[in-house]
Amino acid sequence: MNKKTVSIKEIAKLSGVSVATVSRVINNNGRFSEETRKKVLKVIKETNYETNSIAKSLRMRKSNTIGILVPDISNSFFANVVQEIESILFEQGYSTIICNTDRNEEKELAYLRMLEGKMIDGLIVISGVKEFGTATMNKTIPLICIDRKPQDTQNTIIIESNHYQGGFIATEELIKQGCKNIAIIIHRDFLSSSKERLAGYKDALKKNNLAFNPDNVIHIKATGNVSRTEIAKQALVERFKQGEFFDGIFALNDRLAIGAIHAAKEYQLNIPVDLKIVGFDNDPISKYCSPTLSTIKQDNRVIAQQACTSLLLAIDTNYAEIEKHQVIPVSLIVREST
Amino acid sequence: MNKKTVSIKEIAKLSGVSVATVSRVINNNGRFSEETRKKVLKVIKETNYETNSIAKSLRMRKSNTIGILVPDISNSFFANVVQEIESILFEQGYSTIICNTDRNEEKELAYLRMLEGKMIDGLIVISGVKEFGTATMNKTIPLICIDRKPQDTQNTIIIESNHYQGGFIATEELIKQGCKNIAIIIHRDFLSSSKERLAGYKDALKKNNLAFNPDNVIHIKATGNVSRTEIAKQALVERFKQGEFFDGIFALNDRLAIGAIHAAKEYQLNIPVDLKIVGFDNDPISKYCSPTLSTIKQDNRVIAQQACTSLLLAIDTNYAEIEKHQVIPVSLIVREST
DNA sequence: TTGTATGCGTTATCAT
DNA sequence: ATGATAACGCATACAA
Repeated sequence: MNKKTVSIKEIAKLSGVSVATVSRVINNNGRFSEETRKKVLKVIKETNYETNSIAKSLRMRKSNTIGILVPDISNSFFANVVQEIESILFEQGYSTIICNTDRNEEKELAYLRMLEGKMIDGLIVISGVKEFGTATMNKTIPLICIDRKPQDTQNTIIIESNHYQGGFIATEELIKQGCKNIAIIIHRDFLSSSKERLAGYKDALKKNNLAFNPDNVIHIKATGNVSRTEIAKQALVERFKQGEFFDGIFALNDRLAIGAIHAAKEYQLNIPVDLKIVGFDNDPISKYCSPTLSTIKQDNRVIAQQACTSLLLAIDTNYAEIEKHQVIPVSLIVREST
Repeated sequence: MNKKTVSIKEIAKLSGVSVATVSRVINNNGRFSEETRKKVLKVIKETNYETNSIAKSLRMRKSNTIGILVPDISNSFFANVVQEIESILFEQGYSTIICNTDRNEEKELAYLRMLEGKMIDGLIVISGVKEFGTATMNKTIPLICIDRKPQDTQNTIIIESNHYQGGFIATEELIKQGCKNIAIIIHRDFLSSSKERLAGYKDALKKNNLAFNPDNVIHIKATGNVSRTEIAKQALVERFKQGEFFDGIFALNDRLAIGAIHAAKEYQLNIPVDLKIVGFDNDPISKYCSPTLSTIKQDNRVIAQQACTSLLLAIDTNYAEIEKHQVIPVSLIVREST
């Protein structure tokens, strides 16, 4: 026995008024007598009526939907930010379409077209491969970029953690703990966030009168289905083999840091005595690995909040008075590895 | 300079045909000359036209959208399944609305209403608090439950890992490694998956002529913002204090297992010599903690695939010929903790 | 092969 | 205070 979805028309019939009146009552918009209000509301409750937001969107030219492009939702940082965003937006009456781009440009484009067809009111883009623009879209749409450089700096808002600060305080923590020869493990060096973290690393060295050694920058590139952790470990072991040792390592994310821990274990280096390590992201594993990992924590709550308020503002006011570049402080979490 | 979204009407005007013809060309439906086809397609390409799926949905009474209810997307198992599902559905031309229920019934209901208003074609529900039904919805909608008992066993499809098997092989692994006194740590004992895992545990004991001791069932309940890991640890430490020791522990998920590891460390028990541990979920932390954790891996790829194919089938064929209860095998991953 | 007209469920304008 | 109706963008039955 299939149930049927009830429309405003039937509500009108059942309450003996016109559809216009029903609409007015529902949206509390325009004038109507208290009597009809009660009558209509009663029927609505009885029939369990729910407004068809598809029709409403079409008519209002507003979908109350926002799209969110994310490289990989099983990454803990992304998952957390997305979760926060979705929750906030839902409270505000918006629904969210989450799109996993898999760092695949083609997929990203396909999603963009799909989202345009869905008349999304706004778009949030988290990280990803290259500069982001909505040039391919027919309509100008409010856009928030998180940790990703937008092509159009005029009309889009960028929100990011203070990656420079992160690199700086991570490195200073190592220096403070006595490290003199600090390596940095870099993964996606084309990301602006990676560049900033590297810059922070360099400046922390300089400030503390330590020379920057280009050989201490270890670049990692993921290949096939070998994990970043494994690749980082191997790269480090390679250095060790050649007699290059470090007393401190700043890894651009926690997975890489774990690789460093594994490498150290293989060479029976004592962490933190022989080697100190700081990661980035405060991934759950940083808390549970052994030794537990000092790391830089991004404030994903604030990031999400700023993203949502800015986006909703942009939707309503057309970008007036919105800070175009918002930088969120990060913090150091000290654990056993330092 | 705001761009404007172009409609089928303008395509019609620009190509000198009627909207009907344009529609026919777009959907390759009905008859038209090769000449007009080219003409129309050219204009579409030039204008970068994208069909408005909102309008299409309204007209077709089909949104090509499916909703997915998930308790907590930052849980790695859920994140993986959701990611797989979203990816598969996107390939099939469906978009996915992911709803984080936060294990909050009220929120769940609110989402359900929202989804109904969006005319979703189908619904996937992953785990959650209690039996799930769509009684509150006005329309009968194809429904897939993953790891959650549906209220209506007639019309809904349940897909779940073989939790019984998981409990069984986890326990047998411990027994095979010589454990005689095996505890089980249980978190949400009201979930059918938890019950099944417990049943598997009991049967494995029985099969191996070990008595089941009710005192060895350690129930955990999360309170406030103390992590499950911490609570599990404390519960275990409590047992140790009272002189109750075990040589094996089966934890119903990896976070709890980590708690057990911490407790063992506090009591200077050597894992796996004094105490062997098996977890559940193959959470990334199980691979990176120390000692690394033996665990039961759910086949989230297959779960996602079955969910999608069954759902799409249900949408198209009205539940004919679909297996109503699909059980997916799990596997044991052996690591250092056993 | 192509065009005209209608309706999907809403909201908004204009009457009354 | 309320009703009739147009329009949102699209697909389709019916005509031509």
